[in-house]
Amino acid sequence: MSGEAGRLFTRDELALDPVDLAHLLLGSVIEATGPDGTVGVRLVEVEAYRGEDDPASHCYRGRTPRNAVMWGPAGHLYVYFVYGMHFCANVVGTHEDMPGAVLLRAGEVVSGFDVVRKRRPNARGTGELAKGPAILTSVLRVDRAQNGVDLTDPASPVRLHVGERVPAERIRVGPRVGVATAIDTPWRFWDGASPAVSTYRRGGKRRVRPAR
DNA sequence: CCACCGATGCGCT
DNA sequence: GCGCATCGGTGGA
Repeated sequence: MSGEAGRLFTRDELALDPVDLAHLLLGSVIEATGPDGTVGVRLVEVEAYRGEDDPASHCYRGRTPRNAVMWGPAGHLYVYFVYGMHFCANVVGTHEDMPGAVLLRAGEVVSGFDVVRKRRPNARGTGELAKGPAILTSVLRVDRAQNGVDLTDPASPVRLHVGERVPAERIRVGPRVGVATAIDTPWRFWDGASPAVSTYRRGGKRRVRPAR
């Protein structure tokens, strides 16, 4: 990396509206250290979720024990559990009056390849891609234990580094994945040059019951 | 390549 | 109890 790239973000830099934070995070590098080693992932796909005016946000119905981290300081990690076996990770942005966060959807592994291969021996292709939010947390080995950690603290098990910004003209925009409400709010952003972007799935009710 | 669908636990109504 | 900010395996084109 060159120039400023490589240093950790400061809290002030991350205290943004989630849509702005989403743009900032594209190209940055999240790094996680576990007992078996350290893995770094360059973020290429993110989604913005903005607090109380966004029906798709976990904040929408107010503060609960689960989403409490999003009411805390910016630059912390909000981790939630979904679909029985998966975790997803978010970076917390602004929080006063309007909690918001950015879901980390996909990235490219940039360090710790050997660790990744051990963690995901069944990964398709080269195993270098973290193509999906729960795959990303699995590769980084982030789960409930890391909920609330400070990404701007060098002593944290999970940290967020400045990377090379994705040029604005390379950023693509689209609807968020798997979201049933606010389908028309195009708050998914990705690096149009990356092969690691996850595949789009529409949200909404699954078929209730087969006809019979 | 794409589409479908089961597994799975918990937060919220 | 319902429904999810999901994944991976299977089966068809």
